[in-house]
Amino acid sequence: MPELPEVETFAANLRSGVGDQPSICGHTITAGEVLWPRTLALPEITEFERRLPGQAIVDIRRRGKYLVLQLSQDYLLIHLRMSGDLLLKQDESEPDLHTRLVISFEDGLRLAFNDPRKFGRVWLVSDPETVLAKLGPEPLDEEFTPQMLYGMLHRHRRQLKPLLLDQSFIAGLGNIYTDEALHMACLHPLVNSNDIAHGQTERLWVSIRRVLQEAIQVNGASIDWVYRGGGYQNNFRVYDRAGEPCLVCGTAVERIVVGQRGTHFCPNCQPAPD
DNA sequence: ACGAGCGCCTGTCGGC
DNA sequence: TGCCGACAGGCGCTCG
Repeated sequence: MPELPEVETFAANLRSGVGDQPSICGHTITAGEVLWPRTLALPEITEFERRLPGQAIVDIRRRGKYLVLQLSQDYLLIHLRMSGDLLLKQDESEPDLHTRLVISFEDGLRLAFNDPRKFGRVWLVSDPETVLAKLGPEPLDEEFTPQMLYGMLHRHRRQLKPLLLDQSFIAGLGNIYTDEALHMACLHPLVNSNDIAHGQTERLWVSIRRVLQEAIQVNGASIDWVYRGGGYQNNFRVYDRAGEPCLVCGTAVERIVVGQRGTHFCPNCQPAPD
């Protein structure tokens, strides 16, 4: 579920607080508890539980789909993958069935990492680049320009959809926002990256950024039971709309499988490559 | 350098 | 009602 806009929302809420939920910045960790061992990617559980206590949360950022918690000494990185969720608890409630890892703070506050499918991962590292180095550029950064995207696209010969999903190409796009951006840019998901002209690159660049910025404005997209509080599902142009009319031209939205991922597009607005 | 296929996991939904 | 397969926001691995 969580792609760039949803992770950005988690980061903002933990950094600044939301509603009656306080910021966790400045709070000191008293314990880290791992309930599902595979959730912890690095380091070993014993070292994790030894190194965490005493460290304060200094800052919270996002890089791609990773949450980056800067601590006094180390960095705590969290990737929610398909079904991860973060809950800040102020009471003494028991961890629920899907709680995989819990961080406790000095004032009784606890941060619970819930993850039904157990795909999510947590790292405690001294240098975040050991985990993040492989990521491509941030699509919303100023340094990410249409000229840069053109060069990137032409350095590969790959289908657009799997290429945009590749986190070492661009960081943060997932299945929803890739389909949405391709539709907005009028580009078929199977078009070859090498065949994208300058004008099409400009459209794709604008579309990626617009889709992400508009989703961040409404706290991301809520689908099924996994992520709540977002509003972008009301703006879906093609994602999860197979058989329904394209909002631009009325043609039925199609669903195909590309790289083992469900892929939604308008066959009229996004003409197939030769 | 690609794409395809699979593994990791649990929950939900539609069809029969 | 119950069972069974398809499918789900991600990503790392192997194999041609």
